[in-house]
Amino acid sequence: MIQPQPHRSVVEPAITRLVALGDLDASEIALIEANLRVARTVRPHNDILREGDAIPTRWLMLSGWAARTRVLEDGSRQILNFTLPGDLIGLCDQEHPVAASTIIAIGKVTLCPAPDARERPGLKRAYAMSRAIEEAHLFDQIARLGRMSAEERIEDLLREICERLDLAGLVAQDGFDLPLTQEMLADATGLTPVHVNRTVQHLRKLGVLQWSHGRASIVARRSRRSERRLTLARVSQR
Amino acid sequence: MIQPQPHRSVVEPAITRLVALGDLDASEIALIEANLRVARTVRPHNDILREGDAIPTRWLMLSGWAARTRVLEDGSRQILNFTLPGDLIGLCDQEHPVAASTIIAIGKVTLCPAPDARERPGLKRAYAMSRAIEEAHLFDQIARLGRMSAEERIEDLLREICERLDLAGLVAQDGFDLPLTQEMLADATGLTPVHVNRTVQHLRKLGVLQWSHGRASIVARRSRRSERRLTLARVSQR
DNA sequence: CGCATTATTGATCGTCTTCAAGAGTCGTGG
DNA sequence: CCACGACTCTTGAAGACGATCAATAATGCG
Repeated sequence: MIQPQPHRSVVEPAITRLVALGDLDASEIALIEANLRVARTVRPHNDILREGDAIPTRWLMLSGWAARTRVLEDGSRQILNFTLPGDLIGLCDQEHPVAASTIIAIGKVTLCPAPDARERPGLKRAYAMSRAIEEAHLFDQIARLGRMSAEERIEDLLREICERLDLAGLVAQDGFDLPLTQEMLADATGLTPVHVNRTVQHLRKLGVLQWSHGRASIVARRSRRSERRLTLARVSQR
Repeated sequence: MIQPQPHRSVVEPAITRLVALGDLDASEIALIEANLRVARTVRPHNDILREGDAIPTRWLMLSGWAARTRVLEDGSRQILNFTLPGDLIGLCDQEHPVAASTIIAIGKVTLCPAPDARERPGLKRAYAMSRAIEEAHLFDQIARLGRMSAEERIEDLLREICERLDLAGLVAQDGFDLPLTQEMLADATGLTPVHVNRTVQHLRKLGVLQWSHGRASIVARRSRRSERRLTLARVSQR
């Protein structure tokens, strides 16, 4: 018997995510697949986008991780959010969009141009959902930094990341790739690397978190201060 | 001699702001003025929008302040941002938008429907700029909570508010209305009311901040950790 | 005027930072 | 294959910033 096959032998995380968000039709998927061939790669630690730059193209993240960061005058750094496969970069409705923050590649990143969504209802839905989800995650990040303890911040952020990777089909039985250093996790959670280290160790001892060699998993349990309902459900009807 | 008059004898802050953002033409201003007549008012402490609700209408804030809040499971509260006169509520490109957070009126608030921007280039520009500015302020809020001290958070937030009110023409020589309690300021800065009290007193002693009876002013000076360039300049060309 | 809310003050405690040093890991080149 | 250097992780000790608890003073509203 021939098993039904997915639309591609190699599953593309970005396509998985956008299909989930916008219920793309075959022609829309084909548009993305066409763009895969003109993918661009960014080397580790290089800027994908610089604050103040004009944004001529909208990009679709294909692989790798990136971090939207802000550097304060004294050199301290805050990671505003992470950009993961299937995420869009540069969505906005200004005529001459300007990047409001710098996005840096963590490890090697590949991107392709995001297809034009005009006259493409599925893509339009997917982009709108993507933007709404990103905004919801900014809210989550604010609540994390403002009202959670170190332990809660780290656990909550990792759960959010896991949920997002899952949307792109990037979470397996044994967990997911987590290519962060503890220092980056500190920059994202507003903590010091030293305290992140101690807190991560504690979460490991609690059995909540496994994380070694860039691979992590986190057990299903609800944190005390956040319900962590699926974000996708939070920003759409039903 | 007859002096040139502003377009209305009573200057409407919301119109001032949108004109500044989008360079509206007379017909677009007229559209807003028409909507002023169907303004709705929300009483203090009532919800303008509830998380999870469908958003049938886009609103334009005319007067008063509102706070976008998230309440965590243990009852602690985080104010994500403030909504001020001239701000838009419900901008997004989803077909069936859902509120990602609750917005509560601080004091009495008046709103009117935001005119449809289709075929209205000025309004389109203004709405796009408004959204970009709001996003930039979310980034600012994250950096504040993640990387600034109590003193810096309060000073930086108040400067941001002052800058925003100024765009709507709501800052006078002697300062601006600041209808917040110290508790709300605590919920916005991720601090406790007690510590906000002490920090505000300190800022007063430093001569940085005047604030009494709901009226405040803050002296021009750059905070150590943030440059606080005008946000409007940050999200647009030149 | 009376009550509820808000602001203020003091004392103590805990979380997280800071500083500093050492161990582990990884990639690179001899 | 091993040695080296650069990160990254880990650990300890001390200190600071802000939280917490509790009580009192002001405000402001009805």
